[in-house]
Amino acid sequence: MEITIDIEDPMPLFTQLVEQIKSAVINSKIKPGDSLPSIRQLANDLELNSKTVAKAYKLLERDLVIQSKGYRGTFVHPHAIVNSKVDLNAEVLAQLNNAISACKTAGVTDSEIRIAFSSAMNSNNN
Amino acid sequence: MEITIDIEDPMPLFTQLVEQIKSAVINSKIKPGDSLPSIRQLANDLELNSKTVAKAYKLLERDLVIQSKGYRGTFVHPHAIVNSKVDLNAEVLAQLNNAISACKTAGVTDSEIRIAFSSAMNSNNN
DNA sequence: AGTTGTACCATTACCACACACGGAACAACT
DNA sequence: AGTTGTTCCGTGTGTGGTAATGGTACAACT
Repeated sequence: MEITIDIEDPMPLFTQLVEQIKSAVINSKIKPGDSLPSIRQLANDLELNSKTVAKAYKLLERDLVIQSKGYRGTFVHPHAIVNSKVDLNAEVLAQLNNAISACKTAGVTDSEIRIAFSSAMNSNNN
Repeated sequence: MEITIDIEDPMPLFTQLVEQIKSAVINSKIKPGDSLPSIRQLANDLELNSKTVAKAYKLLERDLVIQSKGYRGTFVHPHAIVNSKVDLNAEVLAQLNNAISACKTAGVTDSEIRIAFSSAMNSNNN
């Protein structure tokens, strides 16, 4: 599994990591059950901060692409291949678009939408 | 119609203006059909920039609280009393809340929601 | 001539956030 | 002892938005 991080790339480092691991799964360069390098190791190899790698791993685990088994290391999720193609956000975030469009056509100012958005984000703290 | 602007108040100046004019309408201190001071005049009286007052007037006109008749001045809207109590945003912005809640319960990160939101705002330029 | 609302150009300060980095600690495994 | 993923503290930089300021100009009214 060759991973290349381009610091010049405007895409955030952790995003590059996520995308490359997903495509590695799709291209069968890593298969379900395979073990992944540890956070600290991968951070060392790529000359990244361990926090950056940890963030990528955390997102990948949420998307059920990888599976961290605590002290036993991290592994490729059984359904990783399917989940790597799914875009969790796509469907749900479409609703955001609808809501925004509705606001705009109703005459609500962009600023007002932004203000309402941030207050909604704060009040929605579960 | 006494209007007081508090520079120390964290509330934006134009918002203070909007709120005070709305409450003046509700309290019948100004009635539908009454003429309002011109943007430049009010800006002078309150020692504000005319742009700030213009912004407040624009918002009040959108909410149908006042009515600018071009060169003939600005007047209190016929249905101002009702419209001063209505919150244009309330209903529409509820959708925003729903969309955000949906995202959060789906496991989408706050940052991801914010990013998707801003990109949605930019792409929705009509 | 003077005023009306409106539109365009611009700058300044402030604040919230994303991103990346660093150090340290934890319990539970090998 | 060493490593695992995780979580907490914090720092710095860059971006982008809001709010407010200023100047100038316009057409159409009184």
